[in-house]
Parts: sequence; C-alpha cells; structure tokens
Amino acid sequence: MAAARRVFARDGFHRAGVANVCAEAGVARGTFYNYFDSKRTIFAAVVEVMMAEVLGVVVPIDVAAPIAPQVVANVERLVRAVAADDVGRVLFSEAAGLDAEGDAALREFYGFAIGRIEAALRTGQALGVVRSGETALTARCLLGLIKEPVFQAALAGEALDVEGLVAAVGRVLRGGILIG
Amino acid sequence: MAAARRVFARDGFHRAGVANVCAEAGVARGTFYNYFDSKRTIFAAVVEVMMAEVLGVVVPIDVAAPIAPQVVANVERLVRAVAADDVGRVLFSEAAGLDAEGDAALREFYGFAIGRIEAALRTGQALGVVRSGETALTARCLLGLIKEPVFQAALAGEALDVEGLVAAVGRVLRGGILIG
Amino acid sequence: MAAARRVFARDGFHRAGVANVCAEAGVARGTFYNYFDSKRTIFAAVVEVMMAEVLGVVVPIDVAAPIAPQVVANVERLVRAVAADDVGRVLFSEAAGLDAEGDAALREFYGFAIGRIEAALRTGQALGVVRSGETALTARCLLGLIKEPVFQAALAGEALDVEGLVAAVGRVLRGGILIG
Amino acid sequence: MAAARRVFARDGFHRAGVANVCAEAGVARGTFYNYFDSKRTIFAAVVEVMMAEVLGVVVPIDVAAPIAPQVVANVERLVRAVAADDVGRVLFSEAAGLDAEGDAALREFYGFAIGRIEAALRTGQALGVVRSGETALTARCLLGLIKEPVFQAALAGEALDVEGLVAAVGRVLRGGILIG
DNA sequence: CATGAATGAGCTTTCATTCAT
DNA sequence: TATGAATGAAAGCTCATTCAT
Repeated sequence: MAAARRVFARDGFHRAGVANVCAEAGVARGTFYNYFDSKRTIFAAVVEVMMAEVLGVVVPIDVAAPIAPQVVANVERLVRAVAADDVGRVLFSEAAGLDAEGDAALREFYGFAIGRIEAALRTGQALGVVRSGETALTARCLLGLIKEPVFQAALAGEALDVEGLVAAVGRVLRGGILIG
Repeated sequence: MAAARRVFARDGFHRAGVANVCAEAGVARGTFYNYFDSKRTIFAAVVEVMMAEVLGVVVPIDVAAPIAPQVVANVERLVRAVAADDVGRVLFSEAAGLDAEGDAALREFYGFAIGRIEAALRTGQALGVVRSGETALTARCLLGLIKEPVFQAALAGEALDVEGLVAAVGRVLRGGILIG
Repeated sequence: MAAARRVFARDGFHRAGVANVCAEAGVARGTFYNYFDSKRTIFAAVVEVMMAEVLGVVVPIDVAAPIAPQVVANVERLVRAVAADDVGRVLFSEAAGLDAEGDAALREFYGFAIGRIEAALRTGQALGVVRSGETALTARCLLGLIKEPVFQAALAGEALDVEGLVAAVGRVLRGGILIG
Repeated sequence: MAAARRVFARDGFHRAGVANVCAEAGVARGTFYNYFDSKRTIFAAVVEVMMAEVLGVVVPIDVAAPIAPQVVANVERLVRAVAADDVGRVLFSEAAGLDAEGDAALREFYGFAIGRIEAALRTGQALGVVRSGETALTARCLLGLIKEPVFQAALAGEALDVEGLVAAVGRVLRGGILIG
C-alpha cells in the first residue's frame, strides 16, 4: 500500500504499472495479486485512505467556544492534509474519470465534504455567525476556495504557502473581495 | 475534431480509443492519421480549443463603466463556457497528469487565467473597489470559487444552476461568509 | 521510373514508400497507380532496367582479335555499370528475398550472366587460353570476384576504385594468388 | 532464438512477423517481448550469432606447417558454415540495408573478415607463398570468390557442392584462369 | 488523364493478469 | 505463501492501394 501510494503519487494511475508498484514494494508480481484483485483495486484502496486522511482532520466546531479560530484551524489542517504526499495530486487529477465506480467513490467523498461544509454553514447561520443565503452552491464555492490553490501548487510543482493560503481564505471568508 | 471532442468528453482520454473517435466521425482509422499525428495530438488540439473558448469569453473590465455588473457578466460567461459540452470535464479531469507537455499547456492556461484575475484584483485595488491585500493566492482562491461548483456538477452528472452559481459567487465576493 | 530509381537506390525497397517516389517524381499518388500496378511492379521494372544495363555492356569476345584486352574491357565496363547509380546496391541488397517472383527474376539475371561467363570459359578452353577444368562453379567464383568489391564499396559508402579493381581481377585471372 | 532463426531464414526479416516467430517457438506474443525488445533486436541477435559462427570457424594459419592444406581447410569450414542453415541467405540477403545500425554491424563483420584475409595475404607475401601486389581489393575479390557460389546456391535453392567449390576456389587461387 | 483524400488490413508493441512451481 | 515466466487481448499506428472528382 505504501509503495503503491508513492508510485501512484509520482506517476499517476495510468502511467504507473503494476510492475512499478511491485518493484517499489520489493515483491513479485504474483504476490501483488495475492493481496489485491487488480491495479484498479489497490488504487481505490489508496484513494480511500487518502480520503479518510483528508476528512479525518476536520474537527467538528464546538459552538460553545469561539468559532473563528476553530474554522481557521480546520482549514489549516485540511490544507496540510491535502498538500502532503501528493494527496491532492492523486485525489484531484488522477481519481476523476477513471470509471463509474471511481467516480462514485469520489462523489461520496465530495458529497461528505460538501455536506460537512453545508452543515457548518447552516449551523453558523442559526448561530448568527454566517450570513444567511443559499448554502449548497456556497459550500461548493468554499471547497473550491481551498482546493484550487492546492491543485495549482501541485500542478506548478511548487511547495504550498500554507499560512498564506489560510490567511487568504480567511480574508475572503470574513469580508469578501469587493468593497461597498 | 468535433467527434473527438464528443468522444473525449464522454469517455476521457484513456478510455477513448482512436477507433472510437473514428467511429464517431464515420471515417476510417487511416483517415484519422492523415490529419492528426497521434491520439495525443488530437487531444491536445481539442484541449487547446477548449482553453481558447474559455479564455475568450472573458471581456476586459471597462473602468469608466460600473464595474460590478461587468464582473458578474464575465463570471456568468465563464461559467457557461466551462459548463458547456463537458468542457469542464475534459479540462479539469482528463487534461491533468497526461504528460509533461500536457501539464505545460495546462499551466499556461491556468497561468493566463490566474494572471487575468490577479490583474483585475490589482486594478480594483488601485480603483478602491477591491480590498487591499495579497493577490496571488487570492486569485487562485477566486478561480476555485468558480471552478469547483462546475466540476462538482460535472462529477454528479447534474446540470449546473448558472444563475444560482453566479449569485453565490457574487455574494462571497461582496461580503464573504462570516459576520462580524 | 527515374524518380523511383533514385528513391529505391537511396532508401531501398522496404524503406522507400510510394509516397516518396511520387514526391520525387512530382506527381500525385493516384497518377502513380495509373502507370504501375503496385510498388512491387515499379521496383521490378527498375530492377529489370538495371539488369539490362549491366548485361548490355558485356560485348561478345571476338576470337580473331587478341582476347585478354577484350576481357579486361568487358570487366571494366561491367564494374562501371554496376558501380554507377547504386545499381549494385539495389541489385545486390534489395532485390534478393523480396518474393518468389523477384527471386525468379534474379535467378534469370544471374543465370544469364553466369551462363555468359561459363560459355566464355568453355570457348577459352577450346581456344587454349583458359585452363581446363570445371566451369560451372568457376563461373560463379569469377562473378563473385567482380561483384564483391563493388558490394563492399556500396556498403562502406565509398567510391569504387575501378582501375584498381580491374587490375586486381586481372591479376587473379592471370596467375591466381598462390605461388608454386 | 532457434525459432527466430528458422523463421528469418525461411521468410526473411520483412516478411516474417513476430507472430510467426512466436508460433514457431510455441509461445505467446507477450512472452517474446519478455526476452527481446523488438523484432529488430532479435534479428540483430540472430545475425550476430551467425556472424560469430562464420568467423569462428576460421583458424589462424600456422606458418610452421604446410600452408596450402590449412588454407583449403579454412575455406572448406567457411563454406560449410555459410551454407548451413541458410546462414548465407540471412547474412547476404536480409541483413543488408535494414537500417544504419544493421549496416554498421555488417560492415564490422565484413571488415573483420576482409581484414583477416588481407592479413593472411600479407603474411603469405612475406613468406613468399603469395604473389606480391595490392592486398585490399584482392582480399575483397577472394571473399567474393567464396561467397558468390554460396549465395547462388541459396538463391537457386540448391544444395551446395562443397568439395567442388573448394576445388574451384583452390584452382583459381593457385593458378588463376588464363593461360600464358 | 491527374488528383489526393479515404481506406483498412495488418503490423509491432504493451501490460494487467494468471498459474504452475 | 511467494514467485515470475507466460499470457493474449487490445492498443496505436503505417502505408500500399482505391476511387470519386
């Protein structure tokens, strides 16, 4: 699994071969198929782990405590999780469009993430700390707000400026962009 | 080209075969290779056209006229362009991670788009209609704000609610999310 | 035909394409097939012309006149004919092993040439100017004596030293190699 | 390798397909590519073995012992080696003109063979058993003397009369053809 | 008669997967 | 359980040839 993760992160699903994964793991091809049904299967397993890692870092907001720092902390952990180990690269570039099953897993992942954001928005609206308004599309927008800079950094091959990104996201969340 | 666009949009680069493209176009395999060097080549051509379509709908802001409606109109055209014909699906899912050349083209595309957004932010700051602050990461965030809902709609196989999205984006741009 | 000859001489039968021949001749592909049935056909025609050229330069020996100079002159003309225009390259490298028909043509060509040499040997023996002995294999040996240096020059891409070759051949013919 | 040798000998490089080689060997196409990079590669390997076989049978002349029988023995072994297994067919018809690399290998082969002959001629001249005179072209002529009858037999599809050929070559070597 | 776009059979090659050891 | 040689379906691509214009 760890070897597969490295190989998929480095080469992507299509350019990576089972042979590469086996070589990286130091086992024979047959051994691979004793543990995984197919290349597709291990990729799905790797992706699932990555999704769990990403979703796992988000901590539910405690409404009794100050909210803003909790949101910031969540965003920061999220960004770090996605930026680590090419997780973003695999999840955002490779996982989409593989096949129906893969897309379903991806939909579930995003559905869960967006659901959490939307729930947070609703709770925030109820508490009066989030502006009222439609939440479904807004949740998707917020997801993109965080995801896109990570994707761009991966595409450019640059390290991500996590603090800067958290600050930028925070600014947009708090006050938008336009004045007046 | 039109046939290839349909096939790549439907099946993706890897699942689509030259045979599929030829069948869709109603020509023989040899005919294909009279016009394109390789499967990779025609995909690059399709992607390039899509990129041009997307970038082409963005009209420079006229600072003499009211700015907000112009921004809204740009966002709306952009969203429609990306949502049409699975452009988003191809550009966001298939084009990334193919090879070095493809990634370079993608970087150029995003670089141009982000550059435009950043320039607009700077101009807006100079005019006093955009809050001051860092612009590079913010530009990426704004790109994600628009891109992600389109991607999600494509992933879910739903039609995109363009007006709703434009409204949601507008809301975030104007006032952010958080109160106080 | 002239264009085909150039192309086949330059590229060989297999690496040359009908497209190359047409480009060299400045005509369209369809035009080519108005005059020749196939690539194989025009190659056969080119080869036939070359064979005729080679065989045509050999002049029957006039037994009334001094014989040695006539033989030398024949060898020299033969060498020049084979060395010119990559004739040797086409005849010796490309024409063999194409298909049954091509091999048959080649057999006829060599059969004729070897027959001429053998007849000359027999006549010479009758006249007492050629040592007695078996003639069939000897004729093949003599053919090789002339052909091989031409082939080697073509393979090495060097110009052939015609005078030197004629002298060397003459020396072997007259006195062999070994002493005593 | 053995199967490939048979197939290349029978069909030639261009008419032989990897499929034929695999069928002859009784293995699947994939198996072939586990051992050889390409059709070109295995052909080069086959040719190399053939070249080594041919060059390997030539034994250096021992100047202390009678020379003529040694030369005859060498020629005989050479002829047998080239005549066996369609070695001549592959080496003389198929190997030439494939590509730059193949021609280079062929040049090396012939260069080595001609070099050996030339060295033998020089040694013979020093020992006074070979007539004085130019050696480079003469060496090529002698090569042709032996090679051509083998080639002709292969082309005609006849078995080669090895003893007759050795005798004919011997006659030419010793006394040439012409009298007086 | 010249054209050249269209053709499609057939080639080489790849690689996920199997299975006897 | 680990192995890795063997597998073969399927892909991309070439090029001699045809035929409507």
